[in-house]
Amino acid sequence: MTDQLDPARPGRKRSEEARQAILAAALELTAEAGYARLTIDGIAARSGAGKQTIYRWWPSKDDVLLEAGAGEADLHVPIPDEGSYRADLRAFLTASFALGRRRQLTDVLRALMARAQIDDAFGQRFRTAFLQRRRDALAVILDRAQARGELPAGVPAGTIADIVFGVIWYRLLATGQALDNKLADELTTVLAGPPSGSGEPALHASRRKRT
Amino acid sequence: MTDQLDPARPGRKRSEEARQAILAAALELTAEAGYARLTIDGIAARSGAGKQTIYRWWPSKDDVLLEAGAGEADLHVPIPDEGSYRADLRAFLTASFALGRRRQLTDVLRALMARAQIDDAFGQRFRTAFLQRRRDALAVILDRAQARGELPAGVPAGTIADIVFGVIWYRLLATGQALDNKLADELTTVLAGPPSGSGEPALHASRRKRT
Amino acid sequence: MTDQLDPARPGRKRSEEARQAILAAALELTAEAGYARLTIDGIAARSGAGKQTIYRWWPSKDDVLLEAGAGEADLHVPIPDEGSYRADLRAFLTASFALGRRRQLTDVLRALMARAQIDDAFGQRFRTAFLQRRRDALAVILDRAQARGELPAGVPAGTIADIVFGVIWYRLLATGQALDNKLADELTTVLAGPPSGSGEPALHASRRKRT
Amino acid sequence: MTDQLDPARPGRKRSEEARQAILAAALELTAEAGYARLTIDGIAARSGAGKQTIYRWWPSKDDVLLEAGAGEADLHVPIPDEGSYRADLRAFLTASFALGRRRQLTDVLRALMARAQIDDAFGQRFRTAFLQRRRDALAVILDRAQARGELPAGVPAGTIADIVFGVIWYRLLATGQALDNKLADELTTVLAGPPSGSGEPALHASRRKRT
DNA sequence: GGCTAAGCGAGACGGTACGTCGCGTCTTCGC
DNA sequence: GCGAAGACGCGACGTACCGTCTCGCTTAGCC
Repeated sequence: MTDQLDPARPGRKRSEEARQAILAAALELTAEAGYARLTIDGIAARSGAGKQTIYRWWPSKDDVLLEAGAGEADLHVPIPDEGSYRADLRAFLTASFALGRRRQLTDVLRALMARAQIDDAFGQRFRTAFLQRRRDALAVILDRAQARGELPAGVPAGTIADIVFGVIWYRLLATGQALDNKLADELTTVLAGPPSGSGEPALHASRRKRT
Repeated sequence: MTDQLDPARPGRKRSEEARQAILAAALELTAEAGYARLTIDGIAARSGAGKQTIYRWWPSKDDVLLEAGAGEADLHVPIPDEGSYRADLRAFLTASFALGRRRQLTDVLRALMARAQIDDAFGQRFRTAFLQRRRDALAVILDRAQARGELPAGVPAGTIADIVFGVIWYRLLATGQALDNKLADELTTVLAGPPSGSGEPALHASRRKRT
Repeated sequence: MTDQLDPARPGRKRSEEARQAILAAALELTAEAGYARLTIDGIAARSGAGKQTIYRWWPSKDDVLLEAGAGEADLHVPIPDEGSYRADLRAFLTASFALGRRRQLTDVLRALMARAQIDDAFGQRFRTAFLQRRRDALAVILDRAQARGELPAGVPAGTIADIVFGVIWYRLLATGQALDNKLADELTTVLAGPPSGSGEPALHASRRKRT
Repeated sequence: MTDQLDPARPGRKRSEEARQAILAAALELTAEAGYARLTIDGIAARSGAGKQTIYRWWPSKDDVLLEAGAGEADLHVPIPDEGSYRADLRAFLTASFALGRRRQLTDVLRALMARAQIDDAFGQRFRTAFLQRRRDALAVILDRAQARGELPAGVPAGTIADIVFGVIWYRLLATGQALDNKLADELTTVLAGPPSGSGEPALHASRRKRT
């Protein structure tokens, strides 16, 4: 996220303490007052750092927030192997939705996604450092499913990812509706067919029923 | 969008000319330099209006842009009645995607969606004035399908809308991938089953094929 | 000192209230904490003005201080006509020295003279707006004396001015010694000969005494 | 100028090389860009020294400049003994004016005099290390003249020094007029009477002429 | 010859002030 | 009384230097 520096060069080393304080201050201030009132001055004051120290290591306050938020989000979505595409997908959705229910985190993510629209350079970094990682995680599941031949015909893996992340982000950004288990069930049904125990072997049973 | 005024009031009437010039200036400046460089001062200068005139009629520059952009977007997505849910959905997607391919328009929409995350009050207006209208349009199609019993089981109409708009917005905001006919086909397949002529009556053909 | 503007143009007029408050704040802060701690931010805060308002009308804080200080200094040195060069000069010195004993004023003048050395553009303005005016005042006296034929031979008026202002500024800047009546007497003696009532008709009596 | 250190203590010795490089860099940068753009960082970079090395040996950049400039100025004004006050004074003025015509040197001196107004502690050091030394030099001449009874009546030696240095500094700081031989003549005439070869034994010839 | 003390270049650190930009408000004048 | 022009108070920006503080490294006397 931040630059790698030649470790054998002279001069005082970067202060890990300051780094932590800055990241923490950014998260705290966003939680307390909202992204709209987050300022570099504020982060500096809260963290006890000088503004220059922030500018030295991050190109914008958004990147501070990205680094602060990324650590939190990264950890909590392991890639499960439950034995079937359906189960894997369900587990991925459950874990992702759990993150999506943490208000402080989603407030940060919404702000970052917003800034990614307005600041192109940051947008690039946000996509690489966050969005793509989440897609990569899902891709592992989808690749495995593909290898097993479990993926539905006519819908490439990329589009499945678009649907999964599309729904998550749309609810975060546009409707604010909760990411609950019901939605997870529905998405699983749409993307991997109805639960095996149901009398319905395929999605569009209702139509066929009528015939 | 803007206030209704008692038409029998004394004094000079609101200048329609100024309104048009302001909306046009907002769109032009966004197209030329991007939302990040859009300012009230800039709109005033470009349009020949005074800043006060803008503040008198719009609560923020975002609302100017919303009014400017909404007019454009509203018109082009009629609600078709093609006889079947599948065909209606396909038509809706095609029309929506066509809008989503107009770069100048999507740049404005991306900026508005971004601002909606950062400015809560504007977010409310944006959802009401834009996002909800698009959902309402789709809802007409979905209600009709529901009445005809064409909707897949296990997936409420609201979730279908989340998928449709989720994918559209996710591509606009996150990946920048084009909204093409292939995607329309795939989404239609996912949400309304495979094309009737395909010999594949249901989605999860591939799995059953293997059996 | 500050720009003349076309009085018939549209828009809000410059706030005389703000101008006064800014000038007063600059003087107060210099008196309280010294020029070294005078800042634009401080002037703005003390005066209740915005920084931009200061930058709009003065090119630097030094020019604020110059305008603030000039008003004070201008008034108090009238150009006397006492009937003789000697008496005129003595009166000029007395009045100038009186100013030079006002500590708050000389602190400002010393700071301005200092800044004139460091900032060339300001130096030009300081010379024109202040230093030259003082020379002009003395020039009136010297011209009158010249016309009367009272000026000593071999020393042009310009050099007399250099001596008068040189001594004043040197004491202010270099030694801090008081500008007292004794000095006024001595300078008058050097530049206009000994007092007429003295038994010494000319300056270099002592030398002739010894012969 | 710089601290005396116990010569018998352990540890690396002060680098004379660094000292020279720092003084040279300070002079060069002042000559090239002016005092206003002289910074500690700049001196360190130009000289290849670290900032700490500068702060270790000098309390401020002004003191660096003072030490750099003083060496140059000290040497060139020997105290002559020409046999008469008049001749001594003339020689002192000539030598001083010669220094005052070296632009690079006077730029430094003007900056130092300026800083002496703004930074009181440095002012003290500047007066002691530079201004007082020049007065002391002149004092030798004046004491000698006093002992010989050559000084004009009614004007103490201190005031003569004020006039001499006052005129020099005033021209440097305020008018920028050259310090030429004509001025030396005029000052000599004012302070020591007209040249002995002239028919005018005393200053105020013009007035007596008219009688 | 190893130890200890100080100086060295380098560069990150907490600060302060800078000068600018844009905001949203206000005042003035002309239509 | 609307609308342009534009000054106003305000707050944040990103930058420049300040003076201090580690770093890892020389360099020199002393045991």
